[in-house]
Amino acid sequence: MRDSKVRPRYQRIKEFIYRGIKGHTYPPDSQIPAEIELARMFKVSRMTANRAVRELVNEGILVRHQGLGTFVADIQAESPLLEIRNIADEVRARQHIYSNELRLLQKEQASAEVAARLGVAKGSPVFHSLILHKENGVPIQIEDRYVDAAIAHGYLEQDFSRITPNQYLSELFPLSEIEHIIEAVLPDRQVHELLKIDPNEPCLLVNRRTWSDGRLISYARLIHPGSRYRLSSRSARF
Amino acid sequence: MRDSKVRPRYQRIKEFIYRGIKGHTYPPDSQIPAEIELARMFKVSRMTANRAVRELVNEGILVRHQGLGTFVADIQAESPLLEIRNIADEVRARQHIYSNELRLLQKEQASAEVAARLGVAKGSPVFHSLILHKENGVPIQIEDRYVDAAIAHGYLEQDFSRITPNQYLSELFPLSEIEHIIEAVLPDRQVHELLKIDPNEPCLLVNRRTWSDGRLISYARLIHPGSRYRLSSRSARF
DNA sequence: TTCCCGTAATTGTATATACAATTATATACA
DNA sequence: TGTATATAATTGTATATACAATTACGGGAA
Repeated sequence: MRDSKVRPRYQRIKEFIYRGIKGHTYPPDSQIPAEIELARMFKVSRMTANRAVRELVNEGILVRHQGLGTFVADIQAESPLLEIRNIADEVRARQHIYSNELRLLQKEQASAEVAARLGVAKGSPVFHSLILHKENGVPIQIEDRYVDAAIAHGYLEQDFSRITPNQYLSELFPLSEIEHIIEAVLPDRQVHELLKIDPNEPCLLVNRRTWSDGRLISYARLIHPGSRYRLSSRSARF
Repeated sequence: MRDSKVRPRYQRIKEFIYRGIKGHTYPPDSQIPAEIELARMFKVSRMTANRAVRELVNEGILVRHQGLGTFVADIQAESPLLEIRNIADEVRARQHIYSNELRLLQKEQASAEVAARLGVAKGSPVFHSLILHKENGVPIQIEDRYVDAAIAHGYLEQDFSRITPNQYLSELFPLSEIEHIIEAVLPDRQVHELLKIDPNEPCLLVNRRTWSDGRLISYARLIHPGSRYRLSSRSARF
């Protein structure tokens, strides 16, 4: 019941500002309320408002000028490197047949590693799904995903053969921030058996974490055979 | 005059910890002094020490466990994909020592593959450089780069131990567009010898093409050992 | 032995307060 | 009119303090 637990006050202020930016209450370059004003609005001390704003500045979402105020950064120029794509759509866009196998869907207690990645306490309940995605019947991705059970209550009841976890989550929690960490690894036994590849074939491991309104929603390990998959991106910058 | 101005106290504490990590006073996974102890050491309040440590946690340098203490994160090299950053700066930002070896710098006739990637006719003159980048003396990237000789006339005359090709090119041709294609591959003989890795260790191969004002400037294959390098990107979106 | 509980150590959050630094703007003065 | 000065608004840093939450560990009970 982590969700019933109050989120920190500075976090609520951050979420208020996130929403304000997303909802165009605070368009790019516009000024947001001063610390003292935020403190009044949320009935907190100025230091608490200060922490909220300072963290948003560190995230590159706001910029501050002493004596002047705090403004929404013009971040629109930055186009995301890796689109968060729906693998099913991606396969279909290539005119191929998409299918998947749900290999696992259960509630677990977070291991130390998962807890650290997901920002929850070790042992707290998380939902864990493992889906094998296929293109024309050939495995192309293992999606190994963890979601904070306190956030995504209905996760276990979804039919993931019809809707990907990605789709389900992004409807409930619109994406506000995304992190990718990419590695090249050799497959362990489970991976090479699932992907039907040679134990010596290198794999691309994409660690993806997604946030909604500053809240960490989900951590996924996406594993692709090096021979059948490439990540690409092309972006213009101004 | 900037330096004569006193740095904030929390900043001094951060620098102390940075140095402690760099100088192996605090090796990976070791515990750093508790907030209260840092506060005593620097004669500041606990909140000031808290700010220093909290910022280092946000930077991924430290990890904290409530009730246990604060520990040096096992930092692996990570490079942001969104920014086309200079690998030398990247290494130095981690407080490590950057060095490189220029293994090749010559004019060639474009092979079929290079010609295709670079958008020139097969056999047309291209400059080819191969640089081995090192962090603390350990190889972390092979930069294998091709540039259209008709565009970057002075390429062969550069001193690439002082300025990376990236720096040189981006000064002449400001970046307007960038493409990345990422693969996981096994190293061929030259690669595993240069990077000093096992022939079975997977590598991250980043194929990067850059444009300036719509003109394709350069094609680079950046090869990293999977064990020593990761690519990361994080972006906010609204 | 095994389990439960209290305690110490440590981090996490929050407050009220203070003063410094920066910037724009209004005001007074030559 | 033009210039120097005071002032208000705002952020930047720092302190002392408080209590909550988490974890390891040791001591005692079953």
